[in-house]
Amino acid sequence: MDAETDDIRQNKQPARDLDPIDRKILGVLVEDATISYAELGERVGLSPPAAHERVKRLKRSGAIRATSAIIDPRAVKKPLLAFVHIDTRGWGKTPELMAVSKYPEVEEIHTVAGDTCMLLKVRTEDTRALEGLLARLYDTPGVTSTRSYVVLSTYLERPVQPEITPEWPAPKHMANPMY
Amino acid sequence: MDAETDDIRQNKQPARDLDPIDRKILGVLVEDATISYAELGERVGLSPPAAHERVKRLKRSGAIRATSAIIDPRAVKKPLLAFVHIDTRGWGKTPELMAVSKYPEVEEIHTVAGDTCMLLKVRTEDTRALEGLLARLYDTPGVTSTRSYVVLSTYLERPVQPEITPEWPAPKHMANPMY
DNA sequence: CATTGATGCGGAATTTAATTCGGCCATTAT
DNA sequence: ATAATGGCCGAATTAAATTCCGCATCAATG
Repeated sequence: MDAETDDIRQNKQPARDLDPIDRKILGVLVEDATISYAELGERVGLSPPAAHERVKRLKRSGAIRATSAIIDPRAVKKPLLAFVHIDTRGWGKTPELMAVSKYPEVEEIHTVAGDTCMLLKVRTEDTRALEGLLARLYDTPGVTSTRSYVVLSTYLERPVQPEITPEWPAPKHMANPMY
Repeated sequence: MDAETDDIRQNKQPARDLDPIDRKILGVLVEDATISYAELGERVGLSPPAAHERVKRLKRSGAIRATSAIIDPRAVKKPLLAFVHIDTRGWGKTPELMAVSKYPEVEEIHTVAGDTCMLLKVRTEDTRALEGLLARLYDTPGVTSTRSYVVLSTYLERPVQPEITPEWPAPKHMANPMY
């Protein structure tokens, strides 16, 4: 786990295309990444070492960005989900973005293609905390307005889903600002 | 992994509160769930078996809902992210909802509190695929309109984030409709 | 105030899985 | 035709998960 980890960090992408077995593997691991290579192999029709080899390749290529525990927001007292639309005219690239990404309430940050706004997915303990967050966002340099936000009740949810292959702007995985 | 798995499936929640060490554990596992209990223990100040015991409890209580591989949408050729707002007047509860959840493009389904609409987070290969999805959504029984949608470029993203404890409607984890 | 019971911890032992290794095909390039 | 490559398997090795057990702490109880 040395050269291998380095490869992953450097996001080396041999740009190899995914075959049907790779897809199956991704589907299985999105569901449950705790299974053994023996079981994974059985499900996709490979021996344990072969399955291991595949997964290693998928991680190295960046197809599998991380393996993460999915937390129940209720368990951590953050049941209130909201989407916040902020106007970002005069936005200075990464510095401010990093500031926003450090807010523990912010789960996702999306830039809108061809527009000067961003959409944030946030989760707070209650409405009071949400208001506090909005205030902080408004005070963030580069944010000219926090135009609208909708409070939602999560009904169904699942992790990111796979299906096929790549050509697009590089995504940066970020440090967990939580701890 | 028998009685234990059963417990998790049944979502048994001893409703125990999370202490600071639990939070640390969640934070570490959201970042990287592949580390050994030895390393996890070291990071949070516990022995490997103690760390293991904690994680087992967190899974049993439902705080950790799953351990999942995070997939790069580009690798599976689904780089186009969109949020779709659908009007759901005359919606008949679960059946139709399950239909929507079976669309592989749909990553998340959110019901808006106190409103008759839902917000979907979807990901497709290109605009053509997105249009096809919208057409299918419109034809879904219970959907009276697909009012608006915004196409976004994902800039930063991270898994669900933890912080503290529970009291809310039960969330159902769903089958992966991908395979 | 002592006793009992329950809970969580650490260290050692055991079981299980991850990982490595070598050899075998099949496909592709020379 | 032949060499080289890539991906697979089975066996062997290493590392981690899991179990076991005794100890300490804290809380409820007599």
